[in-house]
Amino acid sequence: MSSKPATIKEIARRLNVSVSTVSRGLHDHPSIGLTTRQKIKKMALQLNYEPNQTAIFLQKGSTETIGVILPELSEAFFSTAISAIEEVANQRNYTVLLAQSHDDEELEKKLIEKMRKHRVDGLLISVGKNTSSYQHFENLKQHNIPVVYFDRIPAMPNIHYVACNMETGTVAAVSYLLKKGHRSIGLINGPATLFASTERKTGYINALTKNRLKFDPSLIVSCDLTEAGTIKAMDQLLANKRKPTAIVTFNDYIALSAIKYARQLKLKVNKDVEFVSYANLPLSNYMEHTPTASVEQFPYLQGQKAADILLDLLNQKKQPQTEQQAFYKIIIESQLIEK
Amino acid sequence: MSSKPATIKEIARRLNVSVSTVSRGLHDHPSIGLTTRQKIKKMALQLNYEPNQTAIFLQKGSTETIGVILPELSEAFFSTAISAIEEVANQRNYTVLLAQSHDDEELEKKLIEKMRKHRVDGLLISVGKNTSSYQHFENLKQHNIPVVYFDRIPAMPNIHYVACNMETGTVAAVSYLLKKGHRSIGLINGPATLFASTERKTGYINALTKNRLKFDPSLIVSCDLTEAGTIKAMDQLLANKRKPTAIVTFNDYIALSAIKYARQLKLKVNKDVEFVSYANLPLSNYMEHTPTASVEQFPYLQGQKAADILLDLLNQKKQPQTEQQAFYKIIIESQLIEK
DNA sequence: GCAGGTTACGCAAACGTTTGTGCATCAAGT
DNA sequence: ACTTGATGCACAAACGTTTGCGTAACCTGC
Repeated sequence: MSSKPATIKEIARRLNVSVSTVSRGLHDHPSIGLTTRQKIKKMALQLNYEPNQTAIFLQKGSTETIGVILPELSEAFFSTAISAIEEVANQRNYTVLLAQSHDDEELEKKLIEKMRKHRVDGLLISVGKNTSSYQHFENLKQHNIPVVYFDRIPAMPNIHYVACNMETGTVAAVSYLLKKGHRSIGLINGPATLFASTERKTGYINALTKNRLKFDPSLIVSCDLTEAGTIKAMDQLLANKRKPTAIVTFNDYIALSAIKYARQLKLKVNKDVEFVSYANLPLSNYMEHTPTASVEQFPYLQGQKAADILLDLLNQKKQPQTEQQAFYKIIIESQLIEK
Repeated sequence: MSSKPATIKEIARRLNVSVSTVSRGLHDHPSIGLTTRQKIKKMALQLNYEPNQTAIFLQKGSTETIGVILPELSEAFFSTAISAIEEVANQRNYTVLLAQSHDDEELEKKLIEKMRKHRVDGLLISVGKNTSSYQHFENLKQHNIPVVYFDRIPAMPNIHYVACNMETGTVAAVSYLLKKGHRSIGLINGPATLFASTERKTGYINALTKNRLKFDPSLIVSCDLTEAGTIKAMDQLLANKRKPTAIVTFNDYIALSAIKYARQLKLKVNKDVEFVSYANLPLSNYMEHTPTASVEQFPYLQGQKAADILLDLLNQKKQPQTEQQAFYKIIIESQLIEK
């Protein structure tokens, strides 16, 4: 019924002690006598006292809150990652402020502003695929708020990040296909702006040269990661003079679109053309035609590590020893999962 | 470089005016002269001033933040709903504090505590499927914090909620199957604790009686919404003396598991046994064997409405006119989508 | 019986805002 | 020239905490 929650002041008034005594009493400060301490706690319980976090935030100058900005929660990768982040944060008594950029650069900027206004202690960011300018990230540095990037990393120097090594994953994927006898392997890659695309390309080329095979640039096509884009990419690949007998796709969603399209073209999936992909989505459990292998990117682990690092950074900041200028660069090895 | 962000005080000091003047100046209060107002704004810009939200929260006694507690972000329904909620909140300058209960009742309780501590102005809740006691929800009432439930509603009186009418959806689904000639229709329902299960059951029975058909209770089986549970449910149904020629499943995930299992049993999907489901998940676009129809539950709309209602409630609270005791009960009509 | 040390608490400042009220200054109206 | 009313700003309280410092009262030992 009490419209206004009880405050420390109210407890102090009723007990005829000072507010500082109440505060210390509630925190078991040694300088408060046992009996008063008990009286205070009893009264606090009785009045249903809840410390006002906003007041504490103001006083302490920190909100015990971390912001998370990521592109799309509907992507399994991110919904898994956020679960890990929440878990870590909860354990260490932090709160998570979550927001989706929907791969929209303007929205991403606004969200960063908002996070700053909310005085989050730190940020976890996975960059939107359309983001081309990094100015809004740079600004964060000047505001002295720590950021750890994960999965989708901006091409900036001196940042903390955790990401998956897509290059070795791609080498594994391509080698897997080569071992199965394929000699013409297509790659439906993501937008060139993404670092992940570069890594895939490098891995692809490395796998070929490692096996002393010639690299045919026309077998790599870019895709904007939409379904329409995927179809266009497929058309390009299939029109190639050396029609690929296997295709590596940027991720499982692309793979599904590509497979769907291939079936429309009456191609036998994984016979006429074999598919290999990334992400290792669980939904492929339900499907008949799936990639025969997928590169696991360990979203849970990435989220966990990223959150751990950020919280560590925040703790260091509290105890300002020597100003550390090292940057965490965690690379998680991806792993090819054969179905 | 400035480690500590500039404050209103700093601006006041540099300009030799009082803090109140600065505050009012920044808010375009009419009692501040034009010239000083400009000076203030200029200095604010120059010092890169950012209002400290935590201080404002304390002062205003409200955080302009709403909490959202839902079971699982990895379920498409919820990730869509949260996008709508975010959208509405952003438009109205609110912030969203999101947390997943993972269908764990204890965690749900803790999260509610946490939200309270963070002084969220209101809450949006979708109840976990294992939640049996509603005490933690009742507590919220006493703390005078408005709650709007969505999709998964607790069986409590006097609450605000928005949900989908699963009964009529089920009637549509079953009628659809009847029209196609099926006379033995199974229902893999959810746990009896969920209101949504009751609705489905009622709808199922209604559709039959409306068509003057006898209701056979053994054709409804409960399922804990896991894959193992689904298989058990399927076994039950298929062992029935009146082996169903069509099955309505609690949602698309269950449908996919059931279909997978049916194929293992060498049953021809949608020929030997036809499937109809709920949710209308996009992933079925990629699949070969999907339910032939699915009941759309409009997650975006639900999230939107729920957020709208909550924000309206919060606004009403600010202008305490007549204490309104009406409760919003929004029922969205579901819609059967035939593939 | 008094210096010195504990013990247990109060005072007040501080965190960064917002806002009610008071108080000059100046122009206009009579 | 004297009241009146704006105009433009400052003072200070308030939001609910935490915390450094001051200071009574008490005990201990000589």
